[in-house]
Amino acid sequence: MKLSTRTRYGTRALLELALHEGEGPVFLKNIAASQQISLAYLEHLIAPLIAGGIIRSVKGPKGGIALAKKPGDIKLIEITQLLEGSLAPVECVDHPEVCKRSSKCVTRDIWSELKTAMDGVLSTTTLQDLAEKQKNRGLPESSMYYI
Amino acid sequence: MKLSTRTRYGTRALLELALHEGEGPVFLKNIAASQQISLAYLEHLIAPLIAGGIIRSVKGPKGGIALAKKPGDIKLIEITQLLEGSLAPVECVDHPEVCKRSSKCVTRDIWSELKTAMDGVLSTTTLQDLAEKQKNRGLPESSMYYI
DNA sequence: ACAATGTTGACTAAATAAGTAAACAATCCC
DNA sequence: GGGATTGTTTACTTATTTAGTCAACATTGT
Repeated sequence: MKLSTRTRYGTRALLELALHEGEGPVFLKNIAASQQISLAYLEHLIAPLIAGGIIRSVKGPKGGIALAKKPGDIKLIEITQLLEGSLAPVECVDHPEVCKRSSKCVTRDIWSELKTAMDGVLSTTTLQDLAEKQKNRGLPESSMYYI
Repeated sequence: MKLSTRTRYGTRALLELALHEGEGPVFLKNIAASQQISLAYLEHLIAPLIAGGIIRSVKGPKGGIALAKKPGDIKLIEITQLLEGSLAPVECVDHPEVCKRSSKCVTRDIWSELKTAMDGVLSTTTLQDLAEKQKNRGLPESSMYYI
């Protein structure tokens, strides 16, 4: 029941963008350095985020990526949906037809409740919430590369 | 973010025991048949449940397994803890020391909230809750082998 | 033109989960 | 006591997914 590194890294990368909101595109290289993610791996995470309309990218020198929406308009569940897919702990929660037991299965009800509980948390938190909390708490040292 | 089959199968097996509560030990063979689990695989799931004090076993003819406690005293979180381990979506939630960022990491807070939300669901539901719900809903056909 | 950047696809490696098979141990029943 | 029946444990295999790397490619500013 672990979250993939895709989601963890991707969320941190987006938080980094939120912290730099308004400063124009940020280099992937810098995000990778400040969040301690392999650049080659980070490159793979941005494609679905672009496709999902969460970030925009600029190629060439002075390029980089930036948030495509206001941080307050980006719910965390959008991120997990794009990088992780549904949070359903079992397939039958989203697709009852994969198991003939679904209609009478009470364990399925519980797994469904788990999903609902998680969705609740991630639907009520935005990137802005995270960014503000981070600013109050003090930026991690590694995020200060831009000084 | 999927639940292992260990947990899914194990929970169904225990539900089966709860449905047969008071009838003495149930054959693994019958549990496997009624819940459509490979017997050889089911055998692997019972060891941790015995060690965890949730079920007891009887060897030899007329043997089988049965709940070691009343269904109402077995919370689902005990089962997931034994078969799945902690529901922490990331390692650092349970063990902050694995990452130096932990103290200032706001994404960690969110993953921690996810765990709390899940734990809440599984701490407030017992095997008896499941069994009663199942009885009201009608037993799945496959559970009627004992007729 | 060239250097700096993001984009994409192919590939490898590692870890974990899932499942199978077989030897073993205990117990009941006759 | 012997044999059938059942749970217990160990070892092994296979499949799947995740994580990560590498290299070619495309775009753009200077």
